[in-house]
Amino acid sequence: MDVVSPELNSLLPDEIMDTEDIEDVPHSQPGTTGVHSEPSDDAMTTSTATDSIVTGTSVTTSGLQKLTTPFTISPANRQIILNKVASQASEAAKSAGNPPQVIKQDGQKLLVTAIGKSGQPIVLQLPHTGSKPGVSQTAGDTKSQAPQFKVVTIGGRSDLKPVVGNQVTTLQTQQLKTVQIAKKTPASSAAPIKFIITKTVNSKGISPQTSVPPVITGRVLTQSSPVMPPRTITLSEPHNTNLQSIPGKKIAISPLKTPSKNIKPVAVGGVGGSQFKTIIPLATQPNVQQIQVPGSRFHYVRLVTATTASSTGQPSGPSTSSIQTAKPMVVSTAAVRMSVPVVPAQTMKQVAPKPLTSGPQVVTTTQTQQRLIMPATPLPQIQPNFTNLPPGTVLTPAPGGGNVGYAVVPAQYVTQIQQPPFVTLASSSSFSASTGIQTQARLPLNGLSAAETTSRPRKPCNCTKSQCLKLYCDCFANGEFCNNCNCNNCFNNLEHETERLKAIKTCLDRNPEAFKPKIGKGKEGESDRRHSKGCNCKRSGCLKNYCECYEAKIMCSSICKCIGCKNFEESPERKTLMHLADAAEVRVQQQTAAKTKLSSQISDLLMRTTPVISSGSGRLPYTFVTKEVLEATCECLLEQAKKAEQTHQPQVEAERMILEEFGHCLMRIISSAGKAKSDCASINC
DNA sequence: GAGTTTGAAACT
DNA sequence: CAGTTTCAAACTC
Repeated sequence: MDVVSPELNSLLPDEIMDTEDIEDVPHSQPGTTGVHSEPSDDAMTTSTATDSIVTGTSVTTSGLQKLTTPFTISPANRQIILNKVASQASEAAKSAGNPPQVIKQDGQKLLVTAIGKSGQPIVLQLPHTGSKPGVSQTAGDTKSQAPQFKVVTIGGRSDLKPVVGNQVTTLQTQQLKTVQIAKKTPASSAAPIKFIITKTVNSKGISPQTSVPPVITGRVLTQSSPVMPPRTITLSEPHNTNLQSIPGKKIAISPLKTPSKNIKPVAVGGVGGSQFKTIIPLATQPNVQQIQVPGSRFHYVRLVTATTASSTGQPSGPSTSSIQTAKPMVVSTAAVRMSVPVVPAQTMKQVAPKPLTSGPQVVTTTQTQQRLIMPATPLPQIQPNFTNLPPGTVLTPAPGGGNVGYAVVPAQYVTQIQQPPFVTLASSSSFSASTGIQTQARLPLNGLSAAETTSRPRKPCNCTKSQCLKLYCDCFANGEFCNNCNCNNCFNNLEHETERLKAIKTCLDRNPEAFKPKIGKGKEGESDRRHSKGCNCKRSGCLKNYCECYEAKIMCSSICKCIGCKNFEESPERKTLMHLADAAEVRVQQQTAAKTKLSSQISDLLMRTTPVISSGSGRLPYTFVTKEVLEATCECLLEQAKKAEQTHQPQVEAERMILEEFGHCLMRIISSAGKAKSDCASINC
């Protein structure tokens, strides 16, 4: 696996931060495929990505370096691509039939992309090692050695739009301490501006709306261009840029559907909340950096400079310790953030040994998902389209070593294969705290909340014929390896990585959105979540789990093509279902509460009557049946009566239910009394 | 647990 | 793009 050279590592910005107070940046030149450095009048450099693909054929940074090789940066997977060799990308592109993701190796660049709902790639062009830091270079100097890219894709969602006019900023790494990527911060001239990235590109401002977020601790980057005064570069993301208005072209099937729901704009794939992107250097661990990405469901590990050869091949112990010592330096005021220590590349190898014979090299934290894209061994003709890889996909070196190709590993599997001794990323604990925004970013296919999905393991699939390589398989559809499933002839694993890659490509060819979440999320919360495609139910009335909308606990919308839909706000059937469900839930809760109370009363009574018991000859005192116990018992009986009444049970049945409950209550009393007696005897009381 | 129903995905 | 087939989950008995 190639690693970033120590020189490059030293040149990388110490910190990259993103604050939530960032002004939205208008999309620049939509439709443009090239990524160019935009001259800016105000010397502000802004990268804006509004689509899922960042492509370009030329990147001109401060004039020193220019990329002439076409490249595509995929937002879909929130990936980190390090040191990707052009030839690799070319092959990948060829096989994938997509624009090549070429990142030239002959130079160094750090490309930070915000792949959230409004991911915006930020290209930090690092001066070549041979070049003088701080010295601006003329634009168009394509002869300069192309920079090496570090692509850090951060963000929760993959609804990026084509990025035009990416700003490439030459960084003086010695000066660069923090890169703050602002987001939707209202421009305020009064706000103290600490620039993290200085712009070397001359000329026109890309976005007049570009603003500088206040708040940053860190060194101010000086502009590398001698001509231009130092400016702050605010890398901002438009907030909710992916709001997608649903055209009212629904094929109206159900007369029950209210018009109102057909006119609601639907935010698809958008992730609310702020997104911070922080790459924090560790003072004592220059090679270990964290990428904190609140708002993203994934954790990112930034691979940095490989250490010296002497350290290579050392036992994993030292490497592990280095990771453990990684400490996030939270500078931002963000309430929630995700921290990922960046592990030295060499350490990565040791940290993530192959879980299987053909396993990739991965590093994961304990609680959340991480993604890595690393150079891998060749996978001839099956290079994935990075633009739309399944969520959570991790590209890792394929078995066999080498620098060509990738192994696509579901992020979840990374967790599966993580090895505890090595999964000791110090900042892991901070990940768990990053819940708020993550929740939004984690809206899964089934529409459950992030908490639900994170805490609830995916149901095992039962595929028999699809080899778990088609979207029929929920595991595959969610970009996960099958794990503890009941499937037969499963190919959704590392052993069949080639087939899996091919299947992924096939799915993406058929539908580029195949692996994107189907349930979008609006600003207003769950109520605005919508199915991206809409259902097509005909017989279920959209009130059974056959219906994807109903299953996701959302209303059908105008984009649904369902017939006889009853899954809308005013639907009496739906309300009835909801009421029944609520009533059932309430009953369960009441019964549970009553039983708990009874047990509590008995326990309390036991505590108070122990002396009486101990004084007796073994006969339990009648005082067990106290007022409290009687009340609790009556509550249980009344609850049964209510239950019988609600279910319209005949009187005989109701009586039976009540008597049964009474029997249960008596049994509890007797049992508790017996227990008290035995306990008392055991302690010779 | 077996069989049926259902609708998304895949195919033509 | 529409119709059909395949598939696995949801559901029923």
